[in-house]
Amino acid sequence: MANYWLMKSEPGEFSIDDLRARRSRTEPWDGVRNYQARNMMRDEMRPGDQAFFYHSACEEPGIVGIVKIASEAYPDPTAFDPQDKHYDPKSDPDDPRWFLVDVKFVRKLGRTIGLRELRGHDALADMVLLRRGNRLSVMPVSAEHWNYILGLE
DNA sequence: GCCAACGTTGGC
DNA sequence: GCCAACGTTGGC
Repeated sequence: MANYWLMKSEPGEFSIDDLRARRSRTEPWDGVRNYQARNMMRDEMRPGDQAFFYHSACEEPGIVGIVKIASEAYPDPTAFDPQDKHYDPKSDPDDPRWFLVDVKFVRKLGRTIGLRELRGHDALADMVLLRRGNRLSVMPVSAEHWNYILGLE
């Protein structure tokens, strides 16, 4: 059964519009350096799963679009590149520490569903995103929450 | 294994 | 820019 996710990106680094502008509309979700987030990408995501694209650390944090998981997990090449800002010398190409999946643009939402708005809905109170101190950049979303949020659009 | 110091995330 | 929350590191 397909699962649902939420993936954060700083729009100043990589936005939903950047993804849409790619010729393939597909991009490797690189640079994740958190073990929980890695484990979800590596062990639980499947091609065809859908995810909310979330803009963080910006003027209006919130859900801006939908993407589809477009590959199995594979080693994050940026971890091996000393020139890359996400370089991790402890990730051995023969025993990679960091993984990623490709994501493909599906659509932008008609409007941004802001973090503040999400917090206002009791039905969403136990979303991982809304938990105190949550810092995960990749997290699961229940089917109930997924459908509820789409209903807000 | 404990825990203080440090770095990062991300909302505000 | 501030700062709360949390993960990681490393000395012991």
